[in-house]
Amino acid sequence: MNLRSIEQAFVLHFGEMGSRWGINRTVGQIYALLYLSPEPLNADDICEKLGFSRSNVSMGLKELDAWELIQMKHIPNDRRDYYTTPDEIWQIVRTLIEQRRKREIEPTLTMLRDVLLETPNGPEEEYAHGKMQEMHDLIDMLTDWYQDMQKMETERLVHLLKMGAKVYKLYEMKDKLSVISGGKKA
Amino acid sequence: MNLRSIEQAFVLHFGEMGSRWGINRTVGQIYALLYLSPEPLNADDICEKLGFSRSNVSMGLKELDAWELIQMKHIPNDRRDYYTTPDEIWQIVRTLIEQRRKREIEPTLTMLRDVLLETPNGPEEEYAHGKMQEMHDLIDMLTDWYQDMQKMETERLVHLLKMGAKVYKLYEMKDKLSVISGGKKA
DNA sequence: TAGTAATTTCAGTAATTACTGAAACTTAAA
DNA sequence: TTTAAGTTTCAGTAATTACTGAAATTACTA
Repeated sequence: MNLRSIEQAFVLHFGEMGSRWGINRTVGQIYALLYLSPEPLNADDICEKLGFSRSNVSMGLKELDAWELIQMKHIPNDRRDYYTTPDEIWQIVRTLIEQRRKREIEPTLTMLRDVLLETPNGPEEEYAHGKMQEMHDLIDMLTDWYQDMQKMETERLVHLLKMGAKVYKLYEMKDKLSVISGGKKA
Repeated sequence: MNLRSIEQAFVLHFGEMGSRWGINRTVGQIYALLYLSPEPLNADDICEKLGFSRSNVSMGLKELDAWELIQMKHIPNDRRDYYTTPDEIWQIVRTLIEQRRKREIEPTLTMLRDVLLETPNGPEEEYAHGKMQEMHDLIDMLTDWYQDMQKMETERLVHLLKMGAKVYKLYEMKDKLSVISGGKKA
């Protein structure tokens, strides 16, 4: 591995954490390398720096592309594909959460909808039905909330995040404000 | 597998999704089975219903225990250990998020802190240093926000979630309210 | 504290996933 | 077209992870 020590620690960590994050070592390391690289890298650069085979890097880039975590770039008079990570870090966070929602949550929501519709619901199945409905409704609510947040522009989102629990104070002020301004109560 | 069809679909789905969620098939199915069971089950019940070996079930229960996703119960005049999932579904969500934070995010935050402190920061390393600092600060902020939310009682949390992006409207009202009531501006 | 029911550990095996190198395919310039 | 650089696919192999059954350990009962 042909890297400065500061990069090496980061790249190796991403390789090791890969299995916990649902990606493999190659994919983790490639992502880390691209994240730290000031300019786009091509597949051969990556092979050389990380010591993986060309085909392994190709597969890794394909998977990162499926996750929408990298962007392909082209350099004039160079046929090779170059890759970078999006430079806006919030874009990365949004993509990551959206992809995990799609892969880890959406299939379960679909399964729950299907099972709740299609299976019998006699007294035998009542308990299971109730528990599945409860899980469905919870996921549905969290998904709705998430999608609402995802629509919000980053600056506002950061504002809210920085407020943390204090946002609830505002909620409590709402009724008072309604009284003062004559608006509807919640 | 010795289950009603409504349970079977759910249990098999949790087994299949396991790999995406960072657990194996056995663990996923055991969890699903316990979630749907109106009364606590012992290890032999689980073996029989899912068709896994006794030792596999033992390992699976151990892992679910490490995740704090199950509770051990005892039944009078029965030496065997019985297991359930927590009955409050929000407890499950809180545990799940907390465990993933600990396993998937905390180690990276620690690594970033260490690398930023310990590695040289000359002009050569400037770019990498900056990118790592950016990642560190983002994760730190999200973690702070999450911990603030985690402290909030469930009823309030649900309130905020149901408001979704509308909570930002309150934020915009804040200044107006301050003017009316003579409070400080943000 | 001996006997036994219940549970866990562990070594070996099965199954899955990751990785490589060679061959096939794609694309663009000559 | 032909040629060649660049990329992907794929079959075989390596490495990792999951699972089993037997043996060891634990913990309760008498």
